[in-house]
Amino acid sequence: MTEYTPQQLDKKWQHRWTSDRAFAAAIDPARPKFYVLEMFAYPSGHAHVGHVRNYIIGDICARMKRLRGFNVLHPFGWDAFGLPAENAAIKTGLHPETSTLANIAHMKGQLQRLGVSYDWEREIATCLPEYYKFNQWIFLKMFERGLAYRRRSTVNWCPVDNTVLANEQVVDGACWRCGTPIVTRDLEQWFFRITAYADELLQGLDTLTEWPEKVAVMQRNWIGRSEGARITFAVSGSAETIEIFTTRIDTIYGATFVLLAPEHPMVDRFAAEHATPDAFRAQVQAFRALDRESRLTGAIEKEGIDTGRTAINPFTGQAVPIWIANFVLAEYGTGAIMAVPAHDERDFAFARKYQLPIRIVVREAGDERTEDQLGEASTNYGQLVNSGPYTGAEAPAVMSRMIADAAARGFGKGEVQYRLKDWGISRQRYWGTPIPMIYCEKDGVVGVPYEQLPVELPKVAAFTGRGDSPLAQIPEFVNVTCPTCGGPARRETDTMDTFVDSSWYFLRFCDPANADLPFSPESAAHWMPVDFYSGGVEHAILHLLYSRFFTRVLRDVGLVTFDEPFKRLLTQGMVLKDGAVMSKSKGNVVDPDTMLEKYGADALRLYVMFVAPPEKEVEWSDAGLEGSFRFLLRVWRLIDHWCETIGGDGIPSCGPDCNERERAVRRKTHQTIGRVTADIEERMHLNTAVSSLMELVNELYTFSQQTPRGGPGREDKDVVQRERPETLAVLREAIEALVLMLAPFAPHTAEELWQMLGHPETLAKASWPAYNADWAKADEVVVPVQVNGKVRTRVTLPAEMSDDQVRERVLADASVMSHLEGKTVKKVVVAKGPLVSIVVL
RNA sequence: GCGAAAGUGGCGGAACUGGCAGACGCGCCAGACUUAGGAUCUGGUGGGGAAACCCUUGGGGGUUCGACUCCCCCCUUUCGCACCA
Repeated sequence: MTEYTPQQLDKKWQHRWTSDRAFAAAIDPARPKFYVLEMFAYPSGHAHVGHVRNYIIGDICARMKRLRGFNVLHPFGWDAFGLPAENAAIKTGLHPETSTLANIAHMKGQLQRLGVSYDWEREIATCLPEYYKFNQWIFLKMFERGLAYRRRSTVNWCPVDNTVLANEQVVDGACWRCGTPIVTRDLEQWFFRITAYADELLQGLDTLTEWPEKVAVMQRNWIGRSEGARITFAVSGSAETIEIFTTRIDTIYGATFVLLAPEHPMVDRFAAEHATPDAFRAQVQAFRALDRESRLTGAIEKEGIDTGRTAINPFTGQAVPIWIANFVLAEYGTGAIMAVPAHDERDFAFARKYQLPIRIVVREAGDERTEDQLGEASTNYGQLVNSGPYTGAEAPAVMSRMIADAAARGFGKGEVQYRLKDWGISRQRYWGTPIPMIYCEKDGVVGVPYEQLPVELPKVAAFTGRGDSPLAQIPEFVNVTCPTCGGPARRETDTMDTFVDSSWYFLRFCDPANADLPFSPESAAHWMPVDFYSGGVEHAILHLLYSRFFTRVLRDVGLVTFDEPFKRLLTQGMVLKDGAVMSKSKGNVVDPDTMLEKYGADALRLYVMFVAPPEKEVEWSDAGLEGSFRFLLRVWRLIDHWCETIGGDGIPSCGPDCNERERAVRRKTHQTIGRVTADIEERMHLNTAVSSLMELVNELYTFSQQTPRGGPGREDKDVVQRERPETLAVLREAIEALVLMLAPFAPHTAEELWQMLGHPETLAKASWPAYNADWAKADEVVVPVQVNGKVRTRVTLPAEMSDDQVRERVLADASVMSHLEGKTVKKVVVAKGPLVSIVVL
């Protein structure tokens, strides 16, 4: 008996794979390509088993596809810029580069100890100049195309810490660090014009048939396309106009007032012309000062201010009051709306509160209520009433006619609005990609010339956590000469949002050493798209949408020819411990290294795949891990017992002369091959793939125990071989198939067993077992017989009988007849399976 | 509030297009082998009942020869969206 020592096997085979360059991918026209990718990692320092699960899901896929004959690209890298490293630097003084590189080294070791089959020769880290150089390259391309632009925008600002805060750092309207109420500040920020691709990003979702529907829905909501109309209301007694956006032009005859956002440009003019401008401004200021977060989520009470002015509803010609409302958003639509209280809940509440007029203009069939009888707004479509020439028309059909009429009369047009906003990428931070722009008094905003890229991040900076971008405090960085005129100029000192880094890294893997381009078009044309992409659902919006955006931009730049980067997407569930997500602060982290020391990589890999389907959240269980370890031990003992007998030469392949028990083993083998192949390749049901393998092992154990074994020095070897070569043949076939199918899950153990079975080459040279449908078929079937819907007995029949034969044989069966005694057979159904259902009276 | 997904033994979960519910594993019980076992092997393990048999996939209806699966109502949980005009 050879002892199973997984820790030693892990080391042995990991060295072998490295020295063989077993997972190094190179373009090979002879084999179909397959690109497997897991979302790359933020180098926090330590990977816990939750992270590990995702890498192993991808690895099962990569290793299986290699055995299936694909040329697999399976790379890994590091999303290495970001706030945590910089915050740590502010606290400890340790430079972000030092801590990040140390974290990468440690986590890389963890992944290697798990035996994840990455092509480490393609490893990338976004914090290295050879990577972020191309963030800058892409930025400049986008700048040239008007897709990167600069404008003032409102940010969260803590007046005590004197710094910008991300939305996530604002807790209940106050600074997370010092508790000071947040103010907003207008800063010049760089934006990516993702809205230019809004429609394309929306329509592309329909082509992503191998994405979870949930993610597509989230992206659809995020893009938030709505079709409507832009209508111009003239301000009474003035040449000014107010533009409103509405999706319900059918209700416009019921628009009895107009509401402006507090930030609407017209508001300041109205204030200046107001009877009591100071009091008016104070009220408006109170609205503007409301916590952004609660304004956006609707947590505040709806309130308004009467401007005292009116506007002309262009359809009715009537003057309607103009109010300012705290719930109207400046950033959506035109920042102004027509209020239709009878047919909009918010407008209804507002009208009731301030006693503004309500006018019903849409009737659902049978609704006879008057305005006074309305308890709430009626928001459904219906037949128009009180709507001038449109009275009697049906909405929504009438809307296109009304829009056309508005356009013809010069006060409106059809318009599409999006909730999606342009992507603000400026960060007043050090640990990110410098934005490659220069400001010259004479030449204005100038891009850094391509040949001067990368704009390197200076190594030294003061991490005080105060004020503007740390880069602004480094004169050697800031002061440059203008590339256009050669005069003195200033560098942009903000860095890019780290989501820029992750929006194209999957393309860099195609050609990671390219010094001239982000990647060569040829390499991307070969490897892309990613065939199988897995990661956490928390990236459903940001990363996965930005990546789709970047892919289209790079398409328009001419680097790629496709639209969608990720063909199949799997969002893996988290691993919980004690019912909670693992985190350092909760102290419930399960460290993979501890598990590796105790059970080896394969038991851990097998367990996280077996415990539940990959998409599901799971609760960590030490006992479950032990069970997986026991299974591997079982496999080991089985093969250790047989390897010398069935390994090597002289064993025939499965012939036609198998007896019943041999055919049963062969049947189970091929049924298992069929199930496991489909489970991994089509359904990604990795848990049932493992359980199928367990079933096969259970059956082989029984078979093994009933089969006298030969071996060196044992005389019964010759007996078995001479008398029943088929026994050894089916056993060998079963065991080799088992090892091959186990290989994606437990690669170290599988390699060792493969060697024990007499194969000098590694599994890199092996092929996935072939499925034989004929051999998977049963000789005879047990037919359940239902009487009035309940299974009463079973009849064993030869396989492949016609339905009529089955019916005849079942009805003639003694045990069936005993259940039918004294009753009248009304109906007999033979279902596939087969199964027989008899209805009696 | 709106939308989606889910609810199956003591636990994690199977059941592919409507066809034998509970595969596989954990746990538990019994036995074998052992000086011993938290190793290994064998058997058992949804509930009730002595048995025939009955009940059982969140609850209640329905469709069907047949429902975990389809339809309607309700309950619970999780996730997403949440003043977007």
